[in-house]
Amino acid sequence: MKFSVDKFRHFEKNHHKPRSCYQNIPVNYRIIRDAPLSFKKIIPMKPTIAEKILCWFDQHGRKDLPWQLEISPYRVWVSEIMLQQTQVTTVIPYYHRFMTHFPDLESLAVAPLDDVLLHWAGLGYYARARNLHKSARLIHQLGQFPTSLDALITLPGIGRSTAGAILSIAFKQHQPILDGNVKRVLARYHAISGWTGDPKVERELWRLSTSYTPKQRTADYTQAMMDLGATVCTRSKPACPHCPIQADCLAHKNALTQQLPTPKPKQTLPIKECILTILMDQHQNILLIQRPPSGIWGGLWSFPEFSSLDDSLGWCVEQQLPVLESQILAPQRHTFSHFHLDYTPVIIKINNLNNNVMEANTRIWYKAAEINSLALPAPISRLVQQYIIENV
DNA sequence: AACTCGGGGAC
DNA sequence: GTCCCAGAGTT
Repeated sequence: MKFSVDKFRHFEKNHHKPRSCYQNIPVNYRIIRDAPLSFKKIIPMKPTIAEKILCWFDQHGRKDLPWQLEISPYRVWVSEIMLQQTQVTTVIPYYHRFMTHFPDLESLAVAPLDDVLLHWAGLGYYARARNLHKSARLIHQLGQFPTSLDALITLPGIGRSTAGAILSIAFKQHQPILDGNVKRVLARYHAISGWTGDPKVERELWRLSTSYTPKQRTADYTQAMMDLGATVCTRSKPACPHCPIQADCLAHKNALTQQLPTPKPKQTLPIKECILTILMDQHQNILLIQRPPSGIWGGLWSFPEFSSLDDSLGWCVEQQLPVLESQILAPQRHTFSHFHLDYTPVIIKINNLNNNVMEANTRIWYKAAEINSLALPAPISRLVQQYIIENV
């Protein structure tokens, strides 16, 4: 393969060279600085947890994820928000699209919220997008990205762990994190039982994370811990033989990796039912309503929702929309973190005699073929694909 | 301390 | 189907 100058520059710029775990000193050795001169030599020493993990990261960690390439506070911040409760492989395409559309802080700050939500649609937890947008305007107003823990935590959407990640990765500060990965690694390493969301367990894990976070190479350590949890110390079937701290891991030693961390105490989810009304007029326009800014699918566009078919037909009568025909479709289930939603889609074809009725800015008749340019929840987007696009 | 926020990957 | 993920905000 021809190795062009440009490719070489790209390689040189982006490829992280493996680094020694301890600067210029070989692994597993350290200088005793206060020793008498005659003894002031390199002596063998047991490597710390951080050193072992950094060594592993240098050899096996992922160092070319999109947000690891051109590191800036803005890019790290956006990635950390997207990665909250969302896996890396899910985030990557969204991150690329988002960065193309909002390449820097200012472009995000001046953008309308609807535009931000549109590029977030499908990723879930939409409060993250609203908070991201709100924070972008706050930071833009400040004139510079906050660089202290307290200032960052003040911003909506940034908690202690995300603040720690931003400060350590983007600003090279000595700050710990405690995300799901770090919780799992530490809970196993120390064989700590109890749900890691329990405040009591969480306090202990913060204490441990703080004590292990090194002052040198904090950014790499932060990435390393998350990567270790995501690729080796996984929830199911952890790859213990590849783990750099397996030797002292209490869970591994006691065959407890499968029981730890303790799963969240489960509750049986309540079931809610509704009718989702796909209202189509004679010009094949579809009625969409914008949901309230907070709550389920906050700010996104959806179909009118009713508790029964009678209610939805009755509503059409109220709105003076003569029903031509209605077709009940197969019910589907969407599961949220705290309840099941069993929804029955119904296509109601109506004769829209009066377009002026629908001019409130939370209601809109949209051309069927163009609905996808709105911010839709995933189940709604799915219905559009299933029942609308093919009919037009 | 308990609830509220999604969507999808892994199993 | 279930569990849970680079968590944070609200009450």
